Amino acid sequence: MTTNPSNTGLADKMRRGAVLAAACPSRKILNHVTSRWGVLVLLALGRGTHRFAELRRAVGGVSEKMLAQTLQCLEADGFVKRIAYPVVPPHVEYSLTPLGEELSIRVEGLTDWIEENLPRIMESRPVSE
Amino acid sequence: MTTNPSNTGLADKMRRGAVLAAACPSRKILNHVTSRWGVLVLLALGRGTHRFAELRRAVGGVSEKMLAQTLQCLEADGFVKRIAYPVVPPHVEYSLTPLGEELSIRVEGLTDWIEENLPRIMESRPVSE
DNA sequence: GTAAGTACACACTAAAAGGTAAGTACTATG
DNA sequence: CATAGTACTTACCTTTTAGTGTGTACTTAC
Repeated sequence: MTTNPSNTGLADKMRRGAVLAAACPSRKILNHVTSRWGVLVLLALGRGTHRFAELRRAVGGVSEKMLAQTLQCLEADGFVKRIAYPVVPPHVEYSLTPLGEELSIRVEGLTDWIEENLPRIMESRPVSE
Repeated sequence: MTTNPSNTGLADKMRRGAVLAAACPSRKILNHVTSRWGVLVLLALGRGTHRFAELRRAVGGVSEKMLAQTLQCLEADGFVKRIAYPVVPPHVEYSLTPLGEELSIRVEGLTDWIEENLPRIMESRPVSE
């Protein structure tokens, strides 16, 4: 195990710690993914195709504006696929792309761990709130 | 594979989708972890113990104020251990708790995936920026 | 005919997050 | 003896994020 960052190889550093550099483009993607609603939308879509209003109900507390914004952002990153049927009233379906599926697995890994370990986490917190 | 969220069992829903509920306490923890600097600090500390100034240099772009705030937050959640040696000039060491180690593995899973797939992601983006 | 639902966009405002600069108390280095 | 380094905190200000309310164009249910 490395206890000091300076004893990892340079190639390894480039490969695995690039996000730590401010200028790295993966920073932007990371920020989209870990945004307040991005994580939750990815999680919800991991369970299957949803319509806009369904997503809004699934993701507790999200506003229409933020949901629309988040979806557009994730779509631009290639994680979400949007299919609009030209009918009236409008019918739009959101789902994950293959890229999005892969990503949502990692996001789920994170959120599942938090949920499962919530008792341990709460326990280790000093007091209140 | 479930394509519709309504055909998952209720117990399963409770266990795996609790974050989707606005009132769930795991929401708060998730927000701490996925905060702009939280992810990066967890990542940096995953490589070993760091002093404050070392962390500041490791995490590109973070200000002293935000680093201090982030560390206090992660410490309160039980992910980070702070050891202050009563010497002058001050000497403080930050490291991950066992809980933090487990968490940082999931965070790394996410960031490593993003870094590795950055070419694919950029490719799938329509244009510019 | 009125209300609700569909999938948003837009304008305006409120709140939260984050940056900058300064200060602290002391030491080591040049 | 001035400068830099240590680990922060505080005040102030800017930027970003998010909420609220409105409008659209049309349909279905009551």
